[in-house]
Amino acid sequence: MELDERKKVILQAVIRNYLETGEPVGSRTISKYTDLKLSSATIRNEMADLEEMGYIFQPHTSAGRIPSDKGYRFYVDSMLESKDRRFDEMKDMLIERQDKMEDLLKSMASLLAANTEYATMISAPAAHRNKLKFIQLSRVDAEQLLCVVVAEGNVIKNSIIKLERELTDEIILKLNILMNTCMNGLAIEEINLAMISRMKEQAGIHEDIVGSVIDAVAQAVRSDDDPAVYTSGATNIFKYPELSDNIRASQLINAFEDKKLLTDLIDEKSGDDKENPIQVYIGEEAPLQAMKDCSVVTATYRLGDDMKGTIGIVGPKRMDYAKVISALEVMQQKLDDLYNPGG
Amino acid sequence: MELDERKKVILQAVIRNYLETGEPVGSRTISKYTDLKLSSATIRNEMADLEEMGYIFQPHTSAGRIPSDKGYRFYVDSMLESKDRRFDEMKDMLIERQDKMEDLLKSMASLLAANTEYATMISAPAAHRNKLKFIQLSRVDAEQLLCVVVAEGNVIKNSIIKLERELTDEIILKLNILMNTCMNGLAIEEINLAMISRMKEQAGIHEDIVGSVIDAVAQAVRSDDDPAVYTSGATNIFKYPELSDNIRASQLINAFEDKKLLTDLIDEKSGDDKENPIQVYIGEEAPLQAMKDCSVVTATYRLGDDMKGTIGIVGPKRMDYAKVISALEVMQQKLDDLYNPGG
DNA sequence: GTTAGCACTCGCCCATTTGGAGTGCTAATA
DNA sequence: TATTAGCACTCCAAATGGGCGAGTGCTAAC
Repeated sequence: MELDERKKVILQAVIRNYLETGEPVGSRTISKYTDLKLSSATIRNEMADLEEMGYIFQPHTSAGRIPSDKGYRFYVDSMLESKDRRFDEMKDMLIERQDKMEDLLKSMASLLAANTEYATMISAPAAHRNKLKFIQLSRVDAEQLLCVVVAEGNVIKNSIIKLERELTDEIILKLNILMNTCMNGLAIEEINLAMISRMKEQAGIHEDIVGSVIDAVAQAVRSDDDPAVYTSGATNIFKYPELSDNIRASQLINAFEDKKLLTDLIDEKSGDDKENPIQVYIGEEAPLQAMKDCSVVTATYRLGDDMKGTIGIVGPKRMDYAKVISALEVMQQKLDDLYNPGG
Repeated sequence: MELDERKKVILQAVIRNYLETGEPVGSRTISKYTDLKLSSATIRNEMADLEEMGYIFQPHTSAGRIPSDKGYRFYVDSMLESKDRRFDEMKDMLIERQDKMEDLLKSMASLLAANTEYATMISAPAAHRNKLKFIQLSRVDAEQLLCVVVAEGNVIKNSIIKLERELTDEIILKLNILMNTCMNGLAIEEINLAMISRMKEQAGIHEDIVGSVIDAVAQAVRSDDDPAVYTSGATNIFKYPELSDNIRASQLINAFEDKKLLTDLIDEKSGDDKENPIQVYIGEEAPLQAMKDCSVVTATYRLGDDMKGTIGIVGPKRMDYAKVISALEVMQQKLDDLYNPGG
C-alpha cells in the first residue's frame, strides 16, 4: 500500500493532535480538525490503512489512535525536510559570556530546561583533539607540585603531583620552559613516545617529573575521570504522566544522575553526519535503555576547528519537536557566536 | 500523664517494629514482640495513653499505630543518649585518598548512598576561614592572565583575568612575588582594605591588576557561585513508597538538583553545637519544605582548625537511624584521619 | 491492675454495573 | 468507485456494593 498525499495529511493531523492533547485521537476529531471535508467514516478507513502500515496504533480496541515510533519518525523527518521551524521563539534568550566554559554550559543547560520544559544535558567540548595553550608547574610546598594545564577555549585543569624529593626553583623554572616549548600548541594525539623520551632526556635526572607531568596533562586533557556533562531540569519529566510512573521516572532520573553514562551516550552518538548535526532518536532508537519511552534530540556544536560537544534534550515521545529543534539550533548559533566572534 | 518505664518500653517496641515492617503495628504484635508478658488488651490501654500523649497515632480508625514525629524524636533522643550504635557496620569501608577534595567527597557521597540506601549530600569544606597557600599568576596570551589560587586542603580555584594592556614577563613575576609575600598564609577575612591599598601602592601603575587579582581571590575562595555540594543516590527515595508518589518525589529530586538550595540548608544548620556535631531533623523539623516527610541527619566534619563541611543523609522518617548515625560518625572519623594524619 | 470476650469500625479487595468514546462493517448514496 | 450514514459491538474507566480481616474500644470478670 502506498502513503498517498491524503494519508500523509491525515497522519500529520493525528500526530499533531496527539502532541497537543496527549490523548488517543479518534476519527471524528480528525474529521473536524482538518480542512479535508471528509466524514469520520472515511477517516476511519484511512486510519485503518495507516495502522496496517504501522504508522499508528490503538492502545486498545475501541480507542483512538496514537502514533507509533514509525509515525513519529515520519513526522520528524518531514519536519526536518521542510525546514518549517520556529526559530524565533528562543532567539533572544540572553546568554552572558562566562569566563569559564563550565559556567557557560551550566547556565545554557538550565536555560534550555526552563524554556523547553524537558530535561537537558550538555557535554563540555571534548578536548581530545584540543590544543594545549599553556602549562604551568609551581611548587605548592616541599612535597607537592601544582600542574595547571590550559587548553584551547580556556579549559583549565589542575592536578597535584607528589614529589619524592625537593626541587629548586631553578629546576621548576627549567621544567616549565621545557614543557611549554615542547608541548605548546600541540594536540594530545600529537604527543608521542619519541617526543616524551626526548623531553625526558633533556630533563636529565628529573625525567620522572616529566613522566608525572605528562600523566597529569593526559589526565587533565582526557575527560574520562571527570565526565563534564551538565544536566538540568531532570525533574521536568514528572510533568509527563507517561514518564512519571515509578519505574520509568526512577530509571530516567538515575540516568541523569550518572554523568558517566551520559557522557558515553552523548559522545558515541554525536556527529555521525557533519551536514546534519541535529539528530532525533525516537523511542527504541534512543541510545539508552532507560530512555526507551522518550525521544532524545541531540545537537553537535563546534568551537573552532577541533573542539566539539553535544547538547541533548530528553522528553516524552510527544515532545514539541519543532520547538526543541529550533531551540537547539539557536544554541548552536549562540555558542558559535560567543567563541568564534570573527567567524 | 507520665511516660513511665513500661510505656517507654512499649513505645520503643512500636517504633522498632514499625521501622522494620513499615506497617502500622497492632497491640497483639507488641504483646508477642516484647518480653513484658502482657496481654494485647493491656497493651491496647497503654497504646491509647501513648496516643493521647501524642507519641503515636492511627492512620485511620481500626488500624495499628505508627509513630508521630514526637515519637520518633523520643526514639532518636534515647538512642543518642544510650550511645547504642552499630559502629562496626561501615568501619571497613574503603576510601582512597584523592588528590582533589572534590573527588574524595564525590566518592564518599556515593559510598554512603550505596551503603545506606538513602540520598546523601556532602558540602565541601567552607573555605571562608581558609588560609591561602599559594597564588600564581601566569600569562595565557596577550589579553588574558590566569590566576590560580591554592588554599589549605588543596582546594584549587582558577580564574581568568582580562587585560587591557600587555604585561611583560618581568611585571608578572613581580606581581606574583608581591601577591604571595603579602597574602600567603592569610585567611580571606584577614585581607583588609589597608592591606589592599598597600599592595596597590607597591604595584604602582599596575594597581588595577592587583584589584582584579584580589577580586579573583575573593571569588575563588568564596564559594557562593560554585555551591560545591555533591549528592548521590537521590533515586534511592523511590525505594520508599511513602516518598515516591509523584509530588513528593518530584519535590525531593528537585531539591537535590538545586545545589544552591542544598548549600543554604546545609550551611545554615551545621554546627550549632560543637559537642554534638550530629543532628537529626524529623519530619516538620526538616530544614526544607520539600523534606517535610523525611528525616534528615547531618554531621559536621572538621579538617584542621578552620575548615568545616557537612554531610547529610535524607531518607524516610522510618530510616535506620542507628545505622545512619554510625555511618556518619565513621565518615567523620575517616575524613579526620585522611587530612590530619598527625592528630 | 490485668485479662478475656465481643461488638464495631474501617480500609482493602473483588466482582459487577454503567456510561461513553470509538471502532468496524454494511448498505445506501453521489 | 469513493464517500457517507447508521448501527452493533468492544473495551476502558469510573462508580457501586458486599465480604473479609485486622485491630480497636469497652465492659465485665478475675
